[in-house]
Amino acid sequence: MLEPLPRSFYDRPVVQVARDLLGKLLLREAPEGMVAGRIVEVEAYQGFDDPAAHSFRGRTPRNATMFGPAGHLYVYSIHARFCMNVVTEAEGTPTAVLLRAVEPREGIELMQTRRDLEKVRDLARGPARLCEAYAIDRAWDGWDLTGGEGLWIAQSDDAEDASPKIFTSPRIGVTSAHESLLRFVIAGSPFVSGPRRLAGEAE
DNA sequence: CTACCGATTGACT
DNA sequence: GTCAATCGGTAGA
Repeated sequence: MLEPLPRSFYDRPVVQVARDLLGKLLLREAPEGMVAGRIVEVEAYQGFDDPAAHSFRGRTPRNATMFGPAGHLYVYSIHARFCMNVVTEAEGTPTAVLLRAVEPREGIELMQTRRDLEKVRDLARGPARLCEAYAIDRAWDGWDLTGGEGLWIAQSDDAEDASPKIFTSPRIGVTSAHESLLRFVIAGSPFVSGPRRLAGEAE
């Protein structure tokens, strides 16, 4: 239990990894304490075929991690904040899954301190909020998620998390490729970001 | 070197 | 619902 997912989990087609990440636990161990949450919202970014992906125009110092092996963390900054991604597929195939929201399960007080916010629903609802709640910044870029320390992802013990009902929508905030349905959320979860009509009521 | 701008958020009407 | 602050990465001069 709470063993890190193996590299083989990440070394698969990005959309498949994205869907399978829903319901998994994102774990963070720090000197200040432990934080954990259930992943409820992700987006897939498809590299060379995907104008919305950072890697679309080739490798740069910023996106280099996306080109590396699967199972590592890609952290970038935007609008003076941070967002975290999980790198998928083989080395040289720059695909990744953006972690957009988590349902807090453990270490809620620590998240509240880091976010300077009481409301549990908003602690990790949105990619930059999630990073703040987990204290992840650009220094974590390249982190290996299969190590089982610091930051990793594990299967949940709770059977209810095993095969969640998935709702699909266009990605949020992207200025190109509006049409692709590459955002995945756990249907009906109050912890997902975006407008209500994209929260995933129906299937 | 400067100019532009985004995979966002939070404050405000 | 609307809107502007924010700042590092990237492209172009």
